Amino acid sequence: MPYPVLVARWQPNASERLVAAALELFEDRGYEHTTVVEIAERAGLTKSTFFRHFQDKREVLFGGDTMTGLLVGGIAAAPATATPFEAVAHALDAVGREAFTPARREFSARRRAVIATNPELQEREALKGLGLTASMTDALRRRDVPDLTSCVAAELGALALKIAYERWSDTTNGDDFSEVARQTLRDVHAASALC
Amino acid sequence: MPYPVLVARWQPNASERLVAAALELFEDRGYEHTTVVEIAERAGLTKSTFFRHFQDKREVLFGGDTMTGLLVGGIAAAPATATPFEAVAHALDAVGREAFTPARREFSARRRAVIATNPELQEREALKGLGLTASMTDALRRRDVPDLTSCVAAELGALALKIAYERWSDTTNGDDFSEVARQTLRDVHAASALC
DNA sequence: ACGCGTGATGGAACTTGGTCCCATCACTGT
DNA sequence: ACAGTGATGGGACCAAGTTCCATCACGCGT
Repeated sequence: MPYPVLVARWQPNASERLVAAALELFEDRGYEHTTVVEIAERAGLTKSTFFRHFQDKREVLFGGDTMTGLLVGGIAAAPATATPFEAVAHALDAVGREAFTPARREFSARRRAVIATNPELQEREALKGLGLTASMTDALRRRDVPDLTSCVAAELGALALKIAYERWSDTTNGDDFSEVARQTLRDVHAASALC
Repeated sequence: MPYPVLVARWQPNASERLVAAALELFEDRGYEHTTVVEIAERAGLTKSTFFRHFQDKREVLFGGDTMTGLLVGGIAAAPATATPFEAVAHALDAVGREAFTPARREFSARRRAVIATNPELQEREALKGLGLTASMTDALRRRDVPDLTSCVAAELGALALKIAYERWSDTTNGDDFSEVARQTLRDVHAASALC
């Protein structure tokens, strides 16, 4: 044998294995009837290791936390002449390019279905949403947008992001997230004029 | 003694005593360094009884759940000619009349300060906010407001409610919640035109 | 007066999420 | 060879939350 089977000390991608195991178990038995020990076992790990990778049981579905950076960066990078909404659109584009890639669509849909079945997970999602809104608000303020305007634009941006995420993850046609998000943001903008 | 001291089997207002005890302990030691057993003991009760009155430790600060009904009722009761925003204003008025009365201002301020120190409590508050937004959205839809418009109006209404709650609970002048809310809603509306 | 159902409470046992701390052991560089 | 490093295993422990049963004042009917 030219290449002796050198078994690595540990299987790689522990976090990803934990996420996959958790998602499968949540789909099968439901979130609340799945213990952390079971998730860890299915991933070939232990409870200790689970909590070394994730702060708590919920977080296993909210780990890839690159969103904040992308949104803040996208808003900051928008041209100086852009309106608040245009800056937000710029940010959503970045998210579509870097985070919600086509390869992640199916995972996103499954994740969303699981979250929809459990209040604890919805609670965590709501908190993440608050964080994103706050970050976008700050990013807009740094463009010298007035406080309340920043707040409202961020809120509507977060709403558009949420709706776009639903539309995108539920659809099977190959629409890019960026396209969906741009259209959603336009829809939201139009709707806000009718209030 | 004309009135023999007939000690009632149980002290009355168990829930309210638990809320008061919890708020005091959270202020003193912080939410996470307070156990449910301690809250119950301070209220002269036990852990069992605590969980009979509240679903979980967080809920002790989110109990008086009359808001949803008030908002939905207020929106439904608005004149048929009212715009979505005017219907929401009508709802916020009802909240000021029935829930956020002057007598509750100080409690609200203390409660808000405690929530601000703890992510778990913020998570719960975020979830409650989602619920309120969803209820308002539905109430607007029932007025035949288009889906997305309902959604946006509810979102901005919830934002105004949140900001108004902060303004109102932080101020010492005797401003009525309804007044603060009306002004806040106008501010939000104006800001949304600048996005 | 007596007995009985009711309802809010007490209390104990148990599961699970989450923390802490220490042991293990392949890999790496000196 | 040898010591340090880093991801892991594992056990003790605490607090949240559930379940189930016991208690006991009150009111009501007989």
